[in-house]
Amino acid sequence: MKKRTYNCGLDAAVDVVGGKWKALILWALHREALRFGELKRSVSGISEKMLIQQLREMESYGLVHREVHHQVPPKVEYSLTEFGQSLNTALIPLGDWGEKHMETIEAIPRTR
Amino acid sequence: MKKRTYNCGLDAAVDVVGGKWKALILWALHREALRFGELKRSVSGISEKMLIQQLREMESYGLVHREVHHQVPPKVEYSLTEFGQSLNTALIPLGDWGEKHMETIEAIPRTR
DNA sequence: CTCCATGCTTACGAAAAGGTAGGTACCTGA
DNA sequence: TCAGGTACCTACCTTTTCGTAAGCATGGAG
Repeated sequence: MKKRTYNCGLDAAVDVVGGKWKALILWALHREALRFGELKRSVSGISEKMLIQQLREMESYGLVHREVHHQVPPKVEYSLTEFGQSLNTALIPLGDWGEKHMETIEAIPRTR
Repeated sequence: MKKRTYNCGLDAAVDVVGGKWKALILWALHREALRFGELKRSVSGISEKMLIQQLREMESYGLVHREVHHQVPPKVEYSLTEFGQSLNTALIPLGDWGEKHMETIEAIPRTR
């Protein structure tokens, strides 16, 4: 999110969903609302810091809805807004592509 | 490209197309092969360093084909492989989404 | 002999992203 | 009184990414 104007839709979309985690979080919320801890377990490898940071951003973008249940211990549920769902839908073909070519992708020699 | 195994296709795809530029370069090559200079003009804002760096990576991933015409001044054409085209196709819905919600996206208040 | 266009390459450093580890607050139940 | 579970927050540091600016090689045109 560094620019204000875009040349094409892909540009804008990449800006929204960019980074290492947002797409995966979106994906995890595809089926159902999840609470923080569930989400953390669902998006394997993510740290708490990253998870919250990304959730906050996505909330501010209007992709994710955050619902606090005032209980003890606390319960906070995250779910997709319609906007978030529409983005998720747009990501499906990409996910399918990744799945289809998984082996090829894993076989790519990495320098980094 | 930091991991070797993925939990879902989206994970893998994001790894391949991740970063600020790859999707845009792919997109630019959608219609026709372009030479270095054309590509640079086509992907607005990109520096030569980034463009080459990304092209080299994408070439090594098998997404892009590089063809040198031995002339003076030099002419190098870049085009999509079938693999690259398939990825591009998978990106179309995302591009459409971005286009459709462009105004919303641009209206998001940015902290960074 | 110098300039030009093209397609790179390199060095340097700033900025952003990401990871680690620790701490906080709340009420509950033992 | 005290540990436990949940959802955070914060400081600090490392890694990765990105941008700027400069330079190089080629052969033809002038």
